[in-house]
Amino acid sequence: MASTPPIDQPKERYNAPAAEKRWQKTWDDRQVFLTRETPGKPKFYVLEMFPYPSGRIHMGHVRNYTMGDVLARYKRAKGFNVLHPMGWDAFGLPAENAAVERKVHPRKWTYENIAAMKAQLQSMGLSLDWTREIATCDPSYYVHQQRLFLDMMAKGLAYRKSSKVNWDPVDQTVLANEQVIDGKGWRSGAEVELRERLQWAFKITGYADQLINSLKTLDKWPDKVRVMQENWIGRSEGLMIRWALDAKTAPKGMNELEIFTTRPDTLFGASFMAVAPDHPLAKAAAEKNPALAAFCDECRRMGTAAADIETAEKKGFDTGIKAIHPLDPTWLVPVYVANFVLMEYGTGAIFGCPSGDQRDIQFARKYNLPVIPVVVPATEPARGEALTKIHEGVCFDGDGVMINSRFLDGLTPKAAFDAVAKRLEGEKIAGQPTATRKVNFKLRDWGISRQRYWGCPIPVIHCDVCGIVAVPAKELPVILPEDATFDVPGNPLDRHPTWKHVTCPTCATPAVRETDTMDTFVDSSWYFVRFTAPHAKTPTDAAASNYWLPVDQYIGGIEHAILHLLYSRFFSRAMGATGHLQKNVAEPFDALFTQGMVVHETYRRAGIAPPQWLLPTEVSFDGEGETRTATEIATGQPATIGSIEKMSKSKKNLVDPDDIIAAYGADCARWFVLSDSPPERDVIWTEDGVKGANKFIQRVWRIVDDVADAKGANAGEKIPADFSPDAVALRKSAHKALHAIGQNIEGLRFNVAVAGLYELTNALSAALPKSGPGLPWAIREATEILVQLVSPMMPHLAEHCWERLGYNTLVADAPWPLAEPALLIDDTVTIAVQVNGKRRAELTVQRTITAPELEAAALALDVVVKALEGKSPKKVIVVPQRIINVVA
RNA sequence: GCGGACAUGGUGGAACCGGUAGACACACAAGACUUAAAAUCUUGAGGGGGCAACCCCGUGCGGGUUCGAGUCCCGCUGUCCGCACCA
Repeated sequence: MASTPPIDQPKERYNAPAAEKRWQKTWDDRQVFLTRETPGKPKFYVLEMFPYPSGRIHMGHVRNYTMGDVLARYKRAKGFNVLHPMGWDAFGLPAENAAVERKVHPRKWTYENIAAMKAQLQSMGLSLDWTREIATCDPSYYVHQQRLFLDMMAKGLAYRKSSKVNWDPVDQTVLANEQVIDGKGWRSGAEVELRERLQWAFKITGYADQLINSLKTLDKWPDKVRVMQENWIGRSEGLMIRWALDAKTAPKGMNELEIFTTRPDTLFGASFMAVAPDHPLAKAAAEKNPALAAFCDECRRMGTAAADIETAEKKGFDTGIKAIHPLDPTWLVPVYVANFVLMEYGTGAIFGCPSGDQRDIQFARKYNLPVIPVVVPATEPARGEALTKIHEGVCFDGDGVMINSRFLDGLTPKAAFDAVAKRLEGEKIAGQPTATRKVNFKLRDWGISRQRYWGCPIPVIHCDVCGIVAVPAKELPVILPEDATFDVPGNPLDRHPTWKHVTCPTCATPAVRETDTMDTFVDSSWYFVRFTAPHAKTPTDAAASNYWLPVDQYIGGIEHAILHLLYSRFFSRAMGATGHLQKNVAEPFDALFTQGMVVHETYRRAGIAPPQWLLPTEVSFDGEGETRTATEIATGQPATIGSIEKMSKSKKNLVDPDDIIAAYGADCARWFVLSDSPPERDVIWTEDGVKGANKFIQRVWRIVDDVADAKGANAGEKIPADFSPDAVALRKSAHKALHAIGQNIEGLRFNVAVAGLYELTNALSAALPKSGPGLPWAIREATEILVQLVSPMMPHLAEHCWERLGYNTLVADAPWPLAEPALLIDDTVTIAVQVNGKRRAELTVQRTITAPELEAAALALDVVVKALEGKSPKKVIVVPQRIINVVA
C-alpha cells in the first residue's frame, strides 16, 4: 500500500527539460504523430492559424498551439484519424524590410526564421505531422496558387480593373479595404492615399449574397465574428430610382440622376438631392462653376482618417440643378454636391429626407431646406413628442405610420415602401422603368496587386499584340528571380533588368511579365486545403480533400475575424467553381474558436517621460497588493508598475517561451496557459502562476512515484471483489473526473478541465495514507486515469509517469479510458431544504427516494416545523435530486 | 453615432436546462517539519453579528417575472471590442 516517503529520504524531483527532450525524440523515432487514414475510424481535422516566420515564437503562439494540441491529442486517443499540420505564412513585408535593413536576402532571412521557429515549436512537444509542413514562399506551394489564379481568371473570378486604390506611401504598395484600419495602413500605420491604378482583383462581390447568407449555418463560430462579417458585407435592400432632371437647369446631355435608397417610403419628405464630389453630374456642373470646382477639390483633399470623418462638418454646395420628384412632376428638388456622399457606394447620389435621418436634418437646417415629417409614431403622446423633436432638429427613424405623404398616408413604412416600389416600377422615364428593386453591398472586390518582391508572382504576361496572356501551364511556376535588389524603394521586380522581359506565349513578340505579386492573404486563403495533400502534383487531391475537409476545429486570433476568414470562405467557393474542390466545402471551417491574448504587467523607469520600458526580468519586487513596489535590478532605482497589456516588443512586457521551457519545461508553459482564464479571454502571465503550474507538475510526479513503489498495485491487476467506502469514493472521483474532463476538452473549456484535474489530484492525495479493502487497486486505477487525463495537456510528464507506472507503451498511443456509468451516479444525494425560497437545512437521502417521502422528511425537520408555526404549508415544490421548497 | 460582448471574494475564475453562489487555483494567515531558509504537509478565510449552534446581508445599479434569479425580462451605469458619413 502507498505511503508518503520519510522526510529524510527526499524523492527525486521531476526533471522536465531532460525528460521532455527524451520523449520528443521517442515520439519522433516512432513516428507517433504521422497522419493516418485508418479505414473505419472517423476523421478530425484540427488546425491552428499558421504563423508568420518572424524569427521567434511568442506566448500567443504557445497558447494557440497548446489549445489545438490538447484537442488533437484527445481526439487521437478517442480513436479519430487526426490531421494536425503546421506550416508557414512565409511571404510578407518584414522579409523585405530585413533585406533593406540588414542586406540579407528575403528568402534566406525567411528560411532561417522558419528553422529557428520550427525548433521552438518542436520543443513544445506538439503532436504535429511535420511531413506535411508547407511554406507559402516555396515554389512547390505557390506554383499551385498560380494555377488557381489562372483558373480563376478563366472563370472571370480574377480580373484587372482600373480603380481607386488605397496607396500606402511608406510600404509603397496597394492595400485592400480590409487592410486599411482607421485610414491607415494595417502594417505601416501610414496615412493611406487614394490613387487611380490598374490592378488585379478577385470577384468576391459575386459571392456577397452567399457569404452573408451562409453565415447563419456557422453555428460553431463565435457570434461576434459572424456579426462582424455580416456588417462588413453590409447587405441592404432598397430601390434604384431614376429622377429626371429639369432641362432648364441641368448640364447639357445630362437628363437624369439615379439614386439608391432603402427608404423610398419617405419620398414625400424629400427636400434635397446630394451627389458625391466625383459624381459625373458634379464634374459637369463644376466645369462652368469655379466655386463649385473649388468645393469639390476641397472635399477630395479631406482625409479618410476616422478622426477627420468624425469632426468634419457636413457641407454642401447648391449646383442650381433641379431634379423632378418622381411622384410629382411639378415638384422640383435642388441638387447639392455634398462632402459626405461616397462615390463608391450605391450610385454616388442620394435623396435627403431630413425628418427621418439625423445627418439629413442637420444638412437641411444648415441650408434652410424644408423639413417635412413623413413617419411618426402611430399613437399619442409619442407622436407629439416626435413632432416636437423633429421641429428641434432631432429626426425620427423608428417605426410608425405615414403622414404628409398623399397616397401613402396611414400606411406603415413597410407597406409604403412596397406601394412606392409598385408605382415607380410601372412608370417610365425614356422608356425605362423609373425604379427597380436592388440589393446593395458594402463589400468591394478584393484587390490583390502588390508592388512587392516577396510574394507570389501573378502568372500573366502583357503583350502589346495579344493583351493579357496567361503563362502556359507547362511554364509554371513563375519563379521569383534570386538577384533582386532592395536598396531603393519601389518594386524590385519592376526594375529587374531581365526577369520581366519575355516573348509572348501566343504571338512570340516581345512582351513583359506582370510585376505585381499577390497579396499575402491569398497564400493563407487555401493553405488548409493544401495540408490535406501537401505533396500532390495538382493544387488539390480530390480524395484527400473530400476526406479531410472541412476543418473540424480552427483556432486563432480574433484579429482575423474579417480578413483571413472572409477571404478563405471566398476561396473555398472559388476553388469549387474552378473544379479544385469537389465536395461541397463552401464553408471551410466547421467550428471556429478565437482565443484571447497573453497579457502581462508593464514596467518603466519611474518619473521619466517618454516612458523607458523595462523587461520583466529587469525588475524585482517588494510588498504585495497596493503596496507592491518594483525596483530596477541593474541600477537599484525605483520602477513604476504599469497597466496589464498585450505582450509586445514596444512595451517590453515580454516573457520568452524559450526561457520558460528551459527553466520549467514546455509542460509547465502549456499547463499555465490552459489554467485559470477561459480560453476566449485574455490570460495574465505571472511568475506566481508559472510557479504554481510547476508545483502541480512535481505533485503529480510525486504521487505517481509513490504509487508505483507501493506493493500490490501493478499494471493490469485483477479487480478486487471488495471495496471499502474510501476505495469506492476514490473510484467515483476518478470516473467522474474522466467523464467531466472529456466533456470540458470537447467544449474547449480547458480552464475547467484543469480545475477538475486539481480536484482529482486532491482526492488521490487524500486517499494515499488510508488503507482498506480494494484501496490500493483504486489508487492505482485513479493514478492511471490521472496520468491519461493529464496527457493531452502535459504530454511529456504523462509519458514519464506512464513509464514509471510500469508501461513500456506510450500514453500517446493509449486509448482514452471509458468511464464506468455506475460510478458516475451517487447512491445518496444531498438536497437543500428551503422555506420561502431561503435555504434552511440539508437532507442527505437515498437517490431513489420518492417525492412524497422526501416531502414528509422535509416537513419533519425542526426548522421547517418551527417556520410553519403549526399551520400546513401553502405549497411544497419538490425537484427530485435537487431541492425542496416549502412555502409557508 | 451604429453593432456586439462583459460586470461574481484580495486576484484569475466556477456554477449543466432558473434549484445549496464562490468549485479549482493564485495571493494571504496560522501551524507542522527544519539551526534556518527553500521545498513539502495540515488548517483557515465573501462581508457583518454571536461563546456557540445559528442569524442577517451578498453576483455593477433600479425595477419585474417566479415557490425560487448570478442565470430570464425591462430600464440604467461602467468597461472592453468591432464598424464608422453605407443613403
